[in-house]
Amino acid sequence: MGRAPCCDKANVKKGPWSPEEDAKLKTYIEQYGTGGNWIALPQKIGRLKRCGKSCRLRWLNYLRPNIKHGGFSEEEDSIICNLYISIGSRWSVIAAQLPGRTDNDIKNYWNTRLKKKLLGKRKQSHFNRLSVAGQDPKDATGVEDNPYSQALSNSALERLQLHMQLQSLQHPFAFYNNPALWPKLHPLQEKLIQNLQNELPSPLMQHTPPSSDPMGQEQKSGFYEPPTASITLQQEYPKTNNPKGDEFEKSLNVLPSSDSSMAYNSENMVGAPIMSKPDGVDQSNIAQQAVSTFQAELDDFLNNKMVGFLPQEEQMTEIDGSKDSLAWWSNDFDTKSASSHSWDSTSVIQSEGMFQDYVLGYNLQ
DNA sequence: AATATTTTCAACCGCAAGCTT
DNA sequence: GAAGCTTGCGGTTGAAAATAT
Repeated sequence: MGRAPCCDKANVKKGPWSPEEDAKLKTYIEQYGTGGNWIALPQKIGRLKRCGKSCRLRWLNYLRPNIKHGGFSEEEDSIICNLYISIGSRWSVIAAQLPGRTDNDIKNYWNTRLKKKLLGKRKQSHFNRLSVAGQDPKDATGVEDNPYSQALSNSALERLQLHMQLQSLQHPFAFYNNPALWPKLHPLQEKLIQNLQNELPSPLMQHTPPSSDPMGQEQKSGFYEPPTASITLQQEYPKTNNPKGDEFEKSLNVLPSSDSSMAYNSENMVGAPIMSKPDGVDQSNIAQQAVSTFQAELDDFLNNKMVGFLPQEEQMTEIDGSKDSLAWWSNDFDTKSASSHSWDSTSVIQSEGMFQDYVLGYNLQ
Protein backbone atom coordinates (compact mmCIF):
# COMPACT_ATOMS: atom_id res chain seq x y z
CA MET A 1 0.00 0.00 0.00
CA GLY A 2 1.44 3.31 -1.00
CA ARG A 3 1.72 6.32 1.19
CA ALA A 4 -1.17 8.75 1.05
CA PRO A 5 -0.09 12.03 -0.48
CA CYS A 6 0.24 14.87 1.96
CA CYS A 7 -1.99 17.00 -0.21
CA ASP A 8 -4.09 16.93 -3.34
CA LYS A 9 -1.35 17.39 -5.86
CA ALA A 10 -3.78 18.22 -8.62
CA ASN A 11 -4.98 21.28 -6.78
CA VAL A 12 -1.76 22.71 -5.45
CA LYS A 13 0.50 25.17 -7.15
CA LYS A 14 4.19 24.47 -7.49
CA GLY A 15 7.14 26.60 -8.29
CA PRO A 16 8.16 30.03 -7.07
CA TRP A 17 5.93 31.83 -4.63
CA SER A 18 4.26 35.04 -5.70
CA PRO A 19 4.30 38.12 -3.47
CA GLU A 20 0.57 37.65 -2.94
CA GLU A 21 1.05 34.11 -1.68
CA ASP A 22 3.86 35.25 0.57
CA ALA A 23 1.67 37.98 2.00
CA LYS A 24 -1.19 35.58 2.67
CA LEU A 25 1.00 33.08 4.46
CA LYS A 26 2.94 35.65 6.41
CA THR A 27 -0.10 37.58 7.51
CA TYR A 28 -1.92 34.48 8.63
CA ILE A 29 0.97 32.99 10.59
CA GLU A 30 1.79 36.28 12.24
CA GLN A 31 -1.82 36.61 13.30
CA TYR A 32 -2.79 33.06 14.19
CA GLY A 33 0.39 31.01 14.22
CA THR A 34 0.71 27.73 12.43
CA GLY A 35 -1.78 25.96 14.60
CA GLY A 36 0.62 23.10 14.97
CA ASN A 37 -0.39 21.59 11.69
CA TRP A 38 1.22 22.66 8.48
CA ILE A 39 -0.81 20.27 6.36
CA ALA A 40 -4.04 21.93 7.40
CA LEU A 41 -2.67 25.45 7.14
CA PRO A 42 -3.40 26.13 3.45
CA GLN A 43 -7.06 25.28 3.98
CA LYS A 44 -7.24 27.51 7.01
CA ILE A 45 -5.73 30.39 5.11
CA GLY A 46 -8.06 29.81 2.21
CA ARG A 47 -7.38 30.47 -1.45
CA LEU A 48 -3.78 29.45 -0.93
CA LYS A 49 -3.24 26.56 -3.28
CA ARG A 50 -0.05 25.32 -1.77
CA CYS A 51 0.98 22.10 -0.13
CA GLY A 52 1.46 22.30 3.61
CA LYS A 53 5.04 21.20 3.24
CA SER A 54 5.61 23.96 0.78
CA CYS A 55 4.12 26.49 3.21
CA ARG A 56 6.36 25.26 5.98
CA LEU A 57 9.44 25.48 3.80
CA ARG A 58 8.55 28.92 2.56
CA TRP A 59 7.99 30.21 6.07
CA LEU A 60 11.08 28.65 7.58
CA ASN A 61 13.44 29.52 4.77
CA TYR A 62 12.17 32.89 3.66
CA LEU A 63 9.25 34.54 5.43
CA ARG A 64 10.15 33.91 9.05
CA PRO A 65 11.49 37.02 10.82
CA ASN A 66 15.21 37.60 11.28
CA ILE A 67 16.27 35.47 8.36
CA LYS A 68 19.56 36.45 6.81
CA HIS A 69 20.27 35.79 3.16
CA GLY A 70 23.69 35.80 1.58
CA GLY A 71 26.59 37.83 2.86
CA PHE A 72 28.19 35.07 4.85
CA SER A 73 30.96 36.36 7.04
CA GLU A 74 34.35 34.74 7.33
CA GLU A 75 33.45 33.72 10.82
CA GLU A 76 30.39 31.95 9.52
CA ASP A 77 32.50 30.35 6.82
CA SER A 78 34.80 29.00 9.47
CA ILE A 79 32.01 27.62 11.57
CA ILE A 80 30.37 25.96 8.61
CA CYS A 81 33.63 24.54 7.42
CA ASN A 82 34.71 23.16 10.75
CA LEU A 83 31.34 21.70 11.54
CA TYR A 84 31.08 20.12 8.12
CA ILE A 85 34.43 18.45 8.61
CA SER A 86 33.40 17.28 12.03
CA ILE A 87 29.84 16.14 11.54
CA GLY A 88 29.25 16.10 7.81
CA SER A 89 26.14 17.35 6.09
CA ARG A 90 24.03 17.81 9.20
CA TRP A 91 22.85 21.14 7.90
CA SER A 92 20.24 21.59 10.59
CA VAL A 93 22.88 21.15 13.27
CA ILE A 94 25.16 23.60 11.55
CA ALA A 95 22.31 26.05 11.06
CA ALA A 96 21.58 25.86 14.78
CA GLN A 97 24.95 27.49 15.37
CA LEU A 98 24.31 30.32 12.96
CA PRO A 99 21.41 32.49 14.08
CA GLY A 100 19.33 33.72 11.18
CA ARG A 101 20.66 31.14 8.78
CA THR A 102 18.60 28.29 7.45
CA ASP A 103 19.82 24.82 6.77
CA ASN A 104 18.84 25.22 3.14
CA ASP A 105 20.84 28.40 2.79
CA ILE A 106 23.90 26.88 4.39
CA LYS A 107 23.60 23.78 2.28
CA ASN A 108 23.41 25.84 -0.89
CA TYR A 109 26.26 28.03 0.21
CA TRP A 110 28.45 25.06 0.97
CA ASN A 111 27.64 23.23 -2.23
CA THR A 112 28.07 26.20 -4.52
CA ARG A 113 30.87 28.18 -2.94
CA LEU A 114 32.55 27.04 0.23
CA LYS A 115 33.30 23.55 -0.95
CA LYS A 116 34.84 24.81 -4.14
CA LYS A 117 36.94 27.31 -2.32
CA LEU A 118 38.20 24.80 0.16
CA LEU A 119 38.62 21.73 -1.91
CA GLY A 120 39.17 23.27 -5.25
CA LYS A 121 38.50 21.17 -8.22
CA ARG A 122 39.32 17.57 -7.87
CA LYS A 123 41.48 15.81 -10.32
CA GLN A 124 38.64 13.73 -11.55
CA SER A 125 40.67 10.83 -12.71
CA HIS A 126 42.27 10.33 -9.36
CA PHE A 127 39.01 10.79 -7.60
CA ASN A 128 37.36 8.23 -9.79
CA ARG A 129 40.14 5.79 -9.24
CA LEU A 130 39.91 6.27 -5.53
CA SER A 131 36.18 5.89 -5.52
CA VAL A 132 36.26 2.67 -7.49
CA ALA A 133 39.57 1.35 -6.34
CA GLY A 134 37.89 -1.91 -5.52
CA GLN A 135 36.31 -2.27 -8.90
CA ASP A 136 37.35 -5.86 -8.95
CA PRO A 137 35.51 -6.62 -5.74
CA LYS A 138 37.66 -9.57 -4.85
CA ASP A 139 40.75 -7.53 -5.38
CA ALA A 140 39.71 -5.05 -2.75
CA THR A 141 37.75 -7.00 -0.26
CA GLY A 142 37.57 -10.61 -1.20
CA VAL A 143 33.83 -10.24 -1.22
CA GLU A 144 31.54 -10.04 -4.19
CA ASP A 145 29.94 -6.67 -4.74
CA ASN A 146 31.86 -4.60 -2.27
CA PRO A 147 29.24 -2.50 -0.50
CA TYR A 148 31.74 -0.17 1.06
CA SER A 149 33.08 1.10 -2.20
CA GLN A 150 29.59 2.08 -3.15
CA ALA A 151 28.92 3.56 0.22
CA LEU A 152 32.05 5.67 0.26
CA SER A 153 30.16 8.88 0.06
CA ASN A 154 31.54 12.09 -1.28
CA SER A 155 30.78 13.58 2.08
CA ALA A 156 33.02 11.14 3.85
CA LEU A 157 35.80 11.62 1.35
CA GLU A 158 35.54 15.35 1.51
CA ARG A 159 35.61 15.34 5.25
CA LEU A 160 38.58 13.04 5.27
CA GLN A 161 40.39 15.28 2.85
CA LEU A 162 39.49 18.44 4.69
CA HIS A 163 40.64 16.95 7.93
CA MET A 164 43.94 15.89 6.43
CA GLN A 165 44.40 19.33 4.97
CA LEU A 166 43.85 20.85 8.37
CA GLN A 167 46.29 18.44 9.92
CA SER A 168 48.82 19.02 7.21
CA LEU A 169 48.57 22.71 7.92
CA GLN A 170 49.12 22.35 11.61
CA HIS A 171 51.88 19.82 11.18
CA PRO A 172 52.91 20.41 7.60
CA PHE A 173 54.99 17.29 7.32
CA ALA A 174 54.66 15.69 10.70
CA PHE A 175 51.25 14.45 9.71
CA TYR A 176 52.79 11.87 7.49
CA ASN A 177 55.40 10.95 9.99
CA ASN A 178 53.18 10.70 12.99
CA PRO A 179 50.60 7.97 12.67
CA ALA A 180 48.86 9.21 15.77
CA LEU A 181 47.64 12.13 13.72
CA TRP A 182 46.10 9.96 11.09
CA PRO A 183 42.39 9.61 11.10
CA LYS A 184 41.05 6.23 11.97
CA LEU A 185 40.03 4.50 8.81
CA HIS A 186 37.84 1.63 7.96
CA PRO A 187 39.91 -1.37 6.86
CA LEU A 188 38.37 -1.21 3.44
CA GLN A 189 39.21 2.42 3.09
CA GLU A 190 42.75 1.61 4.13
CA LYS A 191 42.77 -0.78 1.24
CA LEU A 192 41.51 1.88 -1.12
CA ILE A 193 44.18 4.28 0.00
CA GLN A 194 46.80 1.61 -0.18
CA ASN A 195 45.83 1.04 -3.77
CA LEU A 196 46.17 4.73 -4.38
CA GLN A 197 49.56 4.78 -2.73
CA ASN A 198 50.70 2.14 -5.13
CA GLU A 199 49.60 4.31 -8.00
CA LEU A 200 51.06 7.53 -6.69
CA PRO A 201 54.73 7.25 -5.86
CA SER A 202 54.73 10.43 -3.83
CA PRO A 203 57.39 10.35 -1.15
CA LEU A 204 54.88 11.78 1.26
CA MET A 205 52.49 8.98 0.65
CA GLN A 206 55.15 6.36 0.86
CA HIS A 207 55.58 6.74 4.53
CA THR A 208 57.03 3.70 6.19
CA PRO A 209 55.62 3.20 9.65
CA PRO A 210 58.10 2.94 12.46
CA SER A 211 59.23 -0.57 13.04
CA SER A 212 58.59 -0.39 16.73
CA ASP A 213 55.05 -0.27 17.89
CA PRO A 214 55.08 1.26 21.32
CA MET A 215 51.36 0.98 21.75
CA GLY A 216 51.38 -2.63 20.77
CA GLN A 217 48.98 -2.03 17.94
CA GLU A 218 49.24 -3.83 14.71
CA GLN A 219 50.19 -1.84 11.66
CA LYS A 220 47.87 -2.54 8.83
CA SER A 221 48.42 -1.26 5.36
CA GLY A 222 50.78 1.35 6.70
CA PHE A 223 48.01 2.94 8.72
CA TYR A 224 47.99 3.04 12.43
CA GLU A 225 45.03 3.18 14.67
CA PRO A 226 45.71 5.66 17.41
CA PRO A 227 45.05 4.35 20.88
CA THR A 228 43.25 7.51 21.89
CA ALA A 229 39.56 7.14 21.44
CA SER A 230 38.26 10.22 19.76
CA ILE A 231 34.69 11.22 19.38
CA THR A 232 32.74 9.68 16.60
CA LEU A 233 29.68 11.78 16.22
CA GLN A 234 28.12 9.53 13.65
CA GLN A 235 27.84 6.84 16.26
CA GLU A 236 26.21 9.14 18.73
CA TYR A 237 23.89 10.71 16.26
CA PRO A 238 23.33 8.41 13.32
CA LYS A 239 22.12 9.90 10.13
CA THR A 240 18.69 8.78 9.18
CA ASN A 241 19.24 8.62 5.47
CA ASN A 242 21.58 6.52 3.49
CA PRO A 243 21.96 3.53 5.77
CA LYS A 244 24.78 2.06 3.72
CA GLY A 245 26.70 5.27 3.90
CA ASP A 246 26.06 5.48 7.61
CA GLU A 247 27.53 2.12 8.20
CA PHE A 248 30.65 3.14 6.44
CA GLU A 249 30.83 6.59 7.91
CA LYS A 250 30.46 5.21 11.40
CA SER A 251 33.72 3.50 10.83
CA LEU A 252 35.30 6.51 9.21
CA ASN A 253 36.33 8.56 12.14
CA VAL A 254 37.78 11.73 10.73
CA LEU A 255 37.92 13.59 13.98
CA PRO A 256 41.28 14.34 15.40
CA SER A 257 42.35 12.72 18.59
CA SER A 258 43.33 15.94 20.22
CA ASP A 259 42.20 16.84 23.68
CA SER A 260 38.58 17.82 23.44
CA SER A 261 38.36 18.75 27.07
CA MET A 262 39.64 22.23 26.36
CA ALA A 263 37.09 24.82 27.27
CA TYR A 264 34.62 25.66 24.58
CA ASN A 265 34.75 29.26 23.59
CA SER A 266 31.12 30.14 23.26
CA GLU A 267 31.77 33.78 22.67
CA ASN A 268 30.54 33.62 19.13
CA MET A 269 27.74 31.23 19.79
CA VAL A 270 25.71 33.54 21.98
CA GLY A 271 22.13 33.52 20.94
CA ALA A 272 22.41 30.36 18.93
CA PRO A 273 19.10 28.59 19.00
CA ILE A 274 18.94 25.21 20.61
CA MET A 275 17.53 22.67 18.27
CA SER A 276 16.60 19.23 19.30
CA LYS A 277 15.79 16.27 17.18
CA PRO A 278 12.53 14.55 17.93
CA ASP A 279 14.53 11.72 19.37
CA GLY A 280 15.71 14.04 22.09
CA VAL A 281 19.32 14.37 21.00
CA ASP A 282 20.47 17.89 21.58
CA GLN A 283 21.95 18.95 18.30
CA SER A 284 23.52 21.98 19.82
CA ASN A 285 25.53 19.78 22.16
CA ILE A 286 26.66 17.68 19.26
CA ALA A 287 27.77 20.72 17.37
CA GLN A 288 29.46 22.16 20.40
CA GLN A 289 31.27 18.92 20.99
CA ALA A 290 32.54 19.01 17.47
CA VAL A 291 33.40 22.66 17.66
CA SER A 292 35.24 22.21 20.93
CA THR A 293 37.36 19.51 19.34
CA PHE A 294 38.34 21.86 16.60
CA GLN A 295 38.66 24.71 19.02
CA ALA A 296 41.27 22.67 20.85
CA GLU A 297 43.07 22.01 17.61
CA LEU A 298 42.97 25.58 16.55
CA ASP A 299 44.02 26.93 19.89
CA ASP A 300 46.87 24.50 19.91
CA PHE A 301 47.84 25.66 16.49
CA LEU A 302 47.61 29.29 17.46
CA ASN A 303 49.88 28.64 20.39
CA ASN A 304 52.44 27.17 18.07
CA LYS A 305 51.83 29.78 15.40
CA MET A 306 53.31 27.68 12.65
CA VAL A 307 56.79 28.11 14.01
CA GLY A 308 59.32 26.89 11.55
CA PHE A 309 56.87 26.65 8.72
CA LEU A 310 57.51 29.00 5.90
CA PRO A 311 54.91 28.82 3.20
CA GLN A 312 56.55 28.30 -0.13
CA GLU A 313 55.03 30.61 -2.61
CA GLU A 314 56.16 28.54 -5.53
CA GLN A 315 54.43 25.52 -4.14
CA MET A 316 51.19 27.26 -3.65
CA THR A 317 48.45 25.80 -5.69
CA GLU A 318 45.88 28.30 -6.67
CA ILE A 319 42.23 27.66 -6.66
CA ASP A 320 40.24 28.65 -9.69
CA GLY A 321 43.41 30.04 -11.12
CA SER A 322 43.41 33.09 -8.93
CA LYS A 323 45.15 33.91 -5.72
CA ASP A 324 42.31 36.28 -5.04
CA SER A 325 40.13 33.33 -4.43
CA LEU A 326 42.17 32.59 -1.36
CA ALA A 327 41.51 35.95 0.15
CA TRP A 328 38.77 34.69 2.37
CA TRP A 329 41.19 32.28 3.95
CA SER A 330 44.13 34.55 4.23
CA ASN A 331 42.60 37.79 5.40
CA ASP A 332 44.36 39.44 8.25
CA PHE A 333 46.28 36.43 9.33
CA ASP A 334 49.29 38.27 10.57
CA THR A 335 47.39 40.74 12.61
CA LYS A 336 44.61 38.57 13.91
CA SER A 337 45.54 35.00 14.21
CA ALA A 338 48.91 35.54 15.72
CA SER A 339 47.44 37.42 18.60
CA SER A 340 44.00 36.06 19.01
CA HIS A 341 42.62 32.97 20.60
CA SER A 342 39.10 33.64 19.60
CA TRP A 343 37.03 31.15 17.68
CA ASP A 344 38.13 32.14 14.25
CA SER A 345 39.57 29.32 12.30
CA THR A 346 39.58 31.48 9.23
CA SER A 347 42.66 33.07 10.55
CA VAL A 348 44.10 29.69 11.21
CA ILE A 349 43.38 27.64 8.17
CA GLN A 350 44.82 30.23 5.92
CA SER A 351 48.15 28.82 5.02
CA GLU A 352 48.75 28.42 1.37
CA GLY A 353 50.24 25.11 2.27
CA MET A 354 46.91 23.56 2.93
CA PHE A 355 46.06 23.63 -0.71
CA GLN A 356 49.06 21.64 -1.70
CA ASP A 357 48.15 18.57 -3.55
CA TYR A 358 49.61 15.73 -1.71
CA VAL A 359 46.53 14.40 -0.12
CA LEU A 360 44.63 11.50 -1.56
CA GLY A 361 45.59 12.24 -5.10
CA TYR A 362 43.67 15.42 -5.51
CA ASN A 363 44.99 18.47 -7.14
CA LEU A 364 43.51 21.86 -7.50
CA GLN A 365 43.90 22.42 -11.19
C1' DA B 1 24.95 41.54 -29.76
C1' DA B 2 24.00 36.79 -29.70
C1' DT B 3 24.73 32.42 -28.01
C1' DA B 4 26.64 29.01 -24.93
C1' DT B 5 28.05 27.70 -20.57
C1' DT B 6 28.24 27.99 -15.69
C1' DT B 7 26.55 29.33 -11.25
C1' DT B 8 23.13 30.22 -7.91
C1' DC B 9 19.43 29.16 -4.99
C1' DA B 10 14.41 28.44 -4.19
C1' DA B 11 11.71 24.73 -4.20
C1' DC B 12 10.60 19.90 -4.65
C1' DC B 13 11.03 15.03 -3.44
C1' DG B 14 11.37 10.97 -0.76
C1' DC B 15 12.69 8.96 3.44
C1' DA B 16 12.73 8.17 8.38
C1' DA B 17 11.13 9.02 12.85
C1' DG B 18 7.83 10.60 16.07
C1' DC B 19 3.12 11.25 17.15
C1' DT B 20 -1.78 10.18 17.20
C1' DT B 21 -5.63 7.30 16.80
C1' DG C 1 0.85 -3.05 18.38
C1' DA C 2 -0.56 -1.42 13.80
C1' DA C 3 -1.69 2.00 10.64
C1' DG C 4 -1.92 6.50 9.17
C1' DC C 5 -0.43 11.24 9.59
C1' DT C 6 2.88 15.02 10.30
C1' DT C 7 7.27 16.89 10.68
C1' DG C 8 12.05 17.48 9.79
C1' DC C 9 15.87 16.50 7.14
C1' DG C 10 19.14 16.08 3.35
C1' DG C 11 19.67 15.27 -1.60
C1' DT C 12 18.39 16.83 -5.97
C1' DT C 13 16.34 19.61 -9.61
C1' DG C 14 15.57 23.21 -12.76
C1' DA C 15 14.68 28.05 -13.82
C1' DA C 16 16.86 32.40 -13.61
C1' DA C 17 20.89 35.08 -13.45
C1' DA C 18 25.60 35.73 -14.33
C1' DT C 19 29.55 35.05 -16.99
C1' DA C 20 32.24 33.52 -20.89
C1' DT C 21 32.95 33.01 -25.76
